Amino acid sequence: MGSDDTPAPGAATRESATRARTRRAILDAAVSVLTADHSASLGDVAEAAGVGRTTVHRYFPERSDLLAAIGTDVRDRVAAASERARLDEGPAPEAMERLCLEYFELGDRMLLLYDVPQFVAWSGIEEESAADLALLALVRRGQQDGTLDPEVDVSWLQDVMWALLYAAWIQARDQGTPKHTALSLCLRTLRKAVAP
Amino acid sequence: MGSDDTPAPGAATRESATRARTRRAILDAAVSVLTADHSASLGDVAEAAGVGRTTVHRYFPERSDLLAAIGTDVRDRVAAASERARLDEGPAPEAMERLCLEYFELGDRMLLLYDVPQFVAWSGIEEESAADLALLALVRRGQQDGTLDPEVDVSWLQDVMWALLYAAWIQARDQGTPKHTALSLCLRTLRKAVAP
DNA sequence: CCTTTCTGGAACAGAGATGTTCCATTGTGG
DNA sequence: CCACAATGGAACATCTCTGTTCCAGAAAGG
Repeated sequence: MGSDDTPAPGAATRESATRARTRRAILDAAVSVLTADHSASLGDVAEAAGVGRTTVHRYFPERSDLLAAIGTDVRDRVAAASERARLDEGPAPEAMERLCLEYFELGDRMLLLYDVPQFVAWSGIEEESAADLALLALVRRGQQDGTLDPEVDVSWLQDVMWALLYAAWIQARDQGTPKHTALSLCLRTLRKAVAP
Repeated sequence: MGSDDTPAPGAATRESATRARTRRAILDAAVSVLTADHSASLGDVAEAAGVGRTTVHRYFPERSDLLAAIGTDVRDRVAAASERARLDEGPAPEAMERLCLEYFELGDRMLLLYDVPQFVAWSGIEEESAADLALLALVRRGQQDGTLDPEVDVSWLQDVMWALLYAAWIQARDQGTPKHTALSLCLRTLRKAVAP
């Protein structure tokens, strides 16, 4: 590593395949380590990723850079999940279930984002993402056509969905419930909870 | 403070009124500070409690002692709340709502216990507390007399209750919803979610 | 095969938290 | 009022994490 780490100082340089792989390994390891302990050290992350602590610093100069990268990563995955769910198609409750299914796959990452507010702060995730807006529109649509409970606030319905997903993850993690079972419990309960 | 801090070395000595007050101030401050930032320093706790850092150390020699004390404190409050709810009286769904009402009052403390697993580990809270068992019995009773959904697992129903409480706290904290409103949303949703 | 890229380890300085000791001061209670 | 309990602050050693630099060796890639 004789000289310069950032090959093209000012431009958006494409990463080599090797670097991309290492980068992803660090990111994934960070998610799983930080999920277990929010204040884990960068040394722990490096060890879990199977790389040297120096290498972690090479990719993410400061701790906050790593956290921000995790935040951005999750943001992208959420956006992709939201699109795959095609929230504007079909009956609202079913669209909501499709969304749950997609979000459920994100697993650990969402838990992390939820209770470490710094990820959001560092990575420039704004209050209202496209995914949030799409869900908001979905709920409004469902309330208007009478398929969703019209008496509760939109943000509450949204919180309930997150809470039930959270419960399903916990159920799978702590009780050893198979993931598909936990998910189906989640969907069943959500269906009743959001019904008019 | 010339000499000895633990007046009677081996016995269960009753604390003086002064010490009891200081102890509680530190404990309460610790809860509110750690809620905001799980890795806050003991200096922060001391400042919030309005005492010197030395004093904190006098009451809780090591950091883990403080965390354990918080855990024990919450455990006691949960037990008291569970008893006040009189889970063995009246219809199961209403008993469950009484419990929610009691738990909701515990607020911050529960959130803390939920996502800082060390509290549980340090303070000797066992897996199955009396409160857990009482809730378990309540759910069984409700399922047998047909007032609670019999198709879902007991532990799931339990998780759902916690999840909705969590959602209500978040709603109050982040959305600025008045507490009583958040609670009534929580109860309304729970009622539908646990219905057969 | 040989050059460039990439990596791991060691060694270092600085910051912050922890836990300890000692002492002067305040206050509480008898 | 006076003895003793209780406190706050300063000073200290220690520890861990962080972020940095430098270099030798492994791995890619032409």
